[in-house]
Amino acid sequence: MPPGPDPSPPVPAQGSGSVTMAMVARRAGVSTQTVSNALNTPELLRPETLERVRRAVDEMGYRPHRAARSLRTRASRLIGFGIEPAGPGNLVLDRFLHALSETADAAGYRLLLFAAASGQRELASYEELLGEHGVDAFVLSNTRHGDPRQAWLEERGIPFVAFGRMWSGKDVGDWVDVDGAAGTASAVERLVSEGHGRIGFLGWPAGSGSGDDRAEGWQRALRAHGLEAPGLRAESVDDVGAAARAVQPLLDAGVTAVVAASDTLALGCYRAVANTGGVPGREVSVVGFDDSSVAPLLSPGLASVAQPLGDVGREAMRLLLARMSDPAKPPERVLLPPALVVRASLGAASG
Amino acid sequence: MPPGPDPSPPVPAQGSGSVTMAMVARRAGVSTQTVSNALNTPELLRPETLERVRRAVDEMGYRPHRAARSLRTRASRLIGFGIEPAGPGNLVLDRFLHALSETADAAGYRLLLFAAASGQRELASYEELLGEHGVDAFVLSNTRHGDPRQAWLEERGIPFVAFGRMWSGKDVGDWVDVDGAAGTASAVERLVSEGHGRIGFLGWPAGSGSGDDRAEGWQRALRAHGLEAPGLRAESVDDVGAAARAVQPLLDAGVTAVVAASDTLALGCYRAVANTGGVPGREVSVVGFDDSSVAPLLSPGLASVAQPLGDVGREAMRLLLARMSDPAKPPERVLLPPALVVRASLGAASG
DNA sequence: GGGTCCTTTTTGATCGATCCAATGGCTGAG
DNA sequence: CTCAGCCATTGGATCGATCAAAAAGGACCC
Repeated sequence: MPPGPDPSPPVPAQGSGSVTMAMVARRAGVSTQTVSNALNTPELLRPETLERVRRAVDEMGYRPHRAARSLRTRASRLIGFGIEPAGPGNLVLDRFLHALSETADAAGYRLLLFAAASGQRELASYEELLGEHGVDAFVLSNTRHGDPRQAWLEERGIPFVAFGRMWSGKDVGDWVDVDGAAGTASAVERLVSEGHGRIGFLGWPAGSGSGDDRAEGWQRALRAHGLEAPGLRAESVDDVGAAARAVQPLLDAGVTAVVAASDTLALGCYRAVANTGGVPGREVSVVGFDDSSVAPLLSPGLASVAQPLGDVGREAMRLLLARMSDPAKPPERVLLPPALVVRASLGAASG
Repeated sequence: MPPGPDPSPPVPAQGSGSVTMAMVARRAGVSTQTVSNALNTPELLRPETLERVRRAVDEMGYRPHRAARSLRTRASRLIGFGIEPAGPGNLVLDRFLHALSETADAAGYRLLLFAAASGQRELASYEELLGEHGVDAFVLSNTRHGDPRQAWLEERGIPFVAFGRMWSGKDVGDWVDVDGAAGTASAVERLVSEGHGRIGFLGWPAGSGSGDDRAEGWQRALRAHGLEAPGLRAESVDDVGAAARAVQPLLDAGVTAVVAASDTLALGCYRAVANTGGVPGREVSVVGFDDSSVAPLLSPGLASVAQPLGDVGREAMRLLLARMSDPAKPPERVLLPPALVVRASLGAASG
């Protein structure tokens, strides 16, 4: 009998059970392997056959069974992300996760979320997932000082990408991070262009990677403009009251603007300015960091340096996919510039 | 030869490749089926055999291959969650997702995150995932008026649970929601116990399910105390400036406290009170809703009704797991009471 | 016409677990 | 001592796809 399509009546696209490759093959009058080729290596098929198979696939609403494919190819096409209990320092993950998922989806991958254990058993969840072949790769976030995960994964040759550079130790693997220094520097640039000459910085106590990074950007920008920096810097833990007290000396020293390492610290500046009878954005300009939900609500609206979380997610996934397709390629690191969101707290120098 | 353990030397727990059931079986001197039984139906084994198999499993660091198991059992043990682009109304999902993952993990399930398409193709991503047997069930959040997803899933007999009740249409399936009315009611209770007698409400324009719910709780609590409600209610869109204008009539009418449907609206109250020369929490008490990150930062700290997102996640997963183990059971709905977080804006009545 | 070479398609085995039915060992009744 | 009856354990097939290699189909040249 000459090969030809099976004349069985069309099946509704979402048939009751599941459509298998064998059913599609029978309908298109070819073998299952040919159906497989039509999907994975279409260039091997004669155009005419390809068309016939594709039509059968569409008509029957066929979708390859993920588990069957995984079993044979030894790849789950799933990327693990360990979500940690929401802590004080943790960023809001929504936008990041959405960008990750979206980019992964486009490449046929999906995100697998798991509750990451912490402390001693931190690596156990990663090991478990790998052992059962549950994921092909990992995305790390919330990287810490002395984080063991990067080295552990690298040793085992598991592809991964981190959101956050390594601030200490040997730099391992691919990562994406936000260029905090560029953020504070751009805030300074803007303030200078508004006529400010005495620009203070309110940061966290030295020792935190990202905090020191943000301080450094401020200092660098000042220097670039030949402005003096000593004595214009203050430190505080991330608390409004403490920040208000800490920034007072800067105000006394006559700064016309303050760049803060966080919106919480910036809010402390607001309070200190108000205490001395001033109005933020009028007597003293203030710029925060992170563009948290507080910023637009304040009066005056708080200008703030916004982390491009969507871009970070997209970029991270791009690096990860590249790593998976070429495990031997040299590590790639991406620093994304944050954007200054201008609001009323960023006024022209009054003096 | 009598059955007995294979005397091959112990393998390091994380052997190079993957350990299969056959390898464990050989080492324990049993068949693969017996290893399977040891893991899935241990009560079928003689205690002595069970012990032997378990030891072999531990020593070799064996973990069942997820794809292989899925293929045979026709269950992925994965639960889908469609993450949407972060919009204005969307809650912060971190805590919810962590609670979901954690509870799922404990039952051997994991969360699969996918970028949910919106609009016309909204259901396409759900259908795709089901077609490839990628998930066994779904968790829905961000449920909307006329959301088609519940009915669509119900029709197909796919287990799901929603975060958010159905405000219109036929109520379908299991859900968990936060009892907004109970939240505003508890705020009123607290205010009454502090001596307040004229308690206003600043809400959103009528028509939003949760907004009307919150208004209703305020009204109910007032009535329970024999307090008058008419004229003490105002409406505004979720914007600080608009809220400040909208609440002014209430202040003029002499309210000593305002319960707001959101922290943004509450912030509008702060501003209106300050404009009239007063101090929030002193002249007029204010209570917000959602306990967003703004609340603790304000001065005075904003008392707010906090949604128990962790509990919602845990409860939702509990319902979903129950539904999966008994698809025929009657739908279960859970309303969780939010907690009032007391801060300085909630002062005693001054008058 | 027949052989060579290249492309397209088919056949058969395989991934690692679980399902189902059948086997072997053991106990206790007859 | 035999045999039914029960228990623990085994063997073989199977889920749905892909891999590897063999077979079929054509074009082309001598």
